Amino acid sequence: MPKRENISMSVIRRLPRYYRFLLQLQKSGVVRISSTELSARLGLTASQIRQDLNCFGGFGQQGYGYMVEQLAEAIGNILGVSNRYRTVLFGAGNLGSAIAAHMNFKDLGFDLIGIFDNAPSKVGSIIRGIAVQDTKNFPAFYAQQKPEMAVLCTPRTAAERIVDHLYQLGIRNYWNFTHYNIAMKYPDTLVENVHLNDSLLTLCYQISNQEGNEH
Amino acid sequence: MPKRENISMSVIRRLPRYYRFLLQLQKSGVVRISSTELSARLGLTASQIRQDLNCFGGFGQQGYGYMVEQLAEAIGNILGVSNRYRTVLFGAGNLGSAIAAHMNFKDLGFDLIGIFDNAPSKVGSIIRGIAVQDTKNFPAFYAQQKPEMAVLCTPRTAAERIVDHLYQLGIRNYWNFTHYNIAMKYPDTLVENVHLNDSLLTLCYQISNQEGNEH
DNA sequence: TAGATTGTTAATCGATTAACAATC
DNA sequence: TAGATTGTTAATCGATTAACAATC
Repeated sequence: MPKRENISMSVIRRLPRYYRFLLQLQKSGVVRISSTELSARLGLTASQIRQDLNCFGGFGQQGYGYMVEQLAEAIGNILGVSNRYRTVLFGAGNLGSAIAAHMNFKDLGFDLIGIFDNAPSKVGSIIRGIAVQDTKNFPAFYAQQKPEMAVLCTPRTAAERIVDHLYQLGIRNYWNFTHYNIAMKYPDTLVENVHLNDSLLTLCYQISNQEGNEH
Repeated sequence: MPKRENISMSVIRRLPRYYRFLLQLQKSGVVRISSTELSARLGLTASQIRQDLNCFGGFGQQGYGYMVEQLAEAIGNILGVSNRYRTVLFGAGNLGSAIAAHMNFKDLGFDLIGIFDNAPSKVGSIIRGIAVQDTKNFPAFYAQQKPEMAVLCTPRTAAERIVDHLYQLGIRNYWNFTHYNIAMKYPDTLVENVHLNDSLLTLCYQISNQEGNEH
């Protein structure tokens, strides 16, 4: 791998979009694309796209552009999609079940290998071929499977307890749907938060404050 | 309302967090808080918090700090939580059902008043007290209820058709879980995207590229 | 009054955009 | 070679942080 170091989050958050779009182009048979065309289709500037890509190396060819397939593969590698991070999910309620059933973990670098909940009513139900286990079983499961990432879809208070436990076992990577601030308590963790409430509130703000709606 | 104009998205995206945290403080009986204390608890700088709040007005008192209850209420008003934007949701699959059942729309400025899907197997099922209707019924529903926001939880291709339809009817506000780029096609819409795949890929990148993991 | 903490201006830092030389 | 488009440096823009005067 070439350069790579101190890549800003702004850049990293654009990579999945590039990746997604390039795969789409590839599927529709496009072989080559220029930064200008990419920028037009994505609503960004060509400059930004070239700048972003060049954080990781020169994938293009002067006077020609980028090979779609090759660039898609390169970005996939940068993102690490062919990793198989063993993943467990906590909280088999509405949201947790949906995430387990809906997400294509495999294509995104993760293997979902276990689902845990402490409600007896949930334990035993099958989601995407995985039986929900009692959270009590997790220590034994951990010892055997050594998962390295945890998805948190529990209520907030449960999340605090669970993270204490997972952290102590050695899990440092979290996809966090709760409002519990993991990184604040454990600074050496790696947390990606999904705050659905905050997202919806942002929309609420925008609707309330858009032009012609200042009541 | 005082100032307010050209508030940057960076600021707006922090407001829900302030709001959430202040409600929590309020519940635990805290009456007053300084920007310094807030900053420590949230992991931000005091300067940033004061700067953010002063986009909307002076809510504090020199030498004293901010009244928790009053500030929470002010931010709630800025966000518009007491709005009752009539909302419909499209796509009663795993994700859509979970969003419908899990989100507290009421507390966040929205009223979920209808759920639509075009799979006969879904139509008629009840989610959070709302019967899923056939998408075919939407025009009649729209004429009666005039919803003003739509949540999109369908596959991407369905989303394109649905948005064309909703846009033509006059709906301009979207909470979009699909990868269809609404704002690109309809620039006068207001769209809040939730891209779960992108979020997970970002985590994948971070795990793959964290210190001591450069394989 | 003295101490504390805001509101606000100025300085810094980082991210985006523009420009252009290198080169395919 | 001429035309096109990248890679990269420099200029601009915006967001964050620091500093401090105003004031409760």
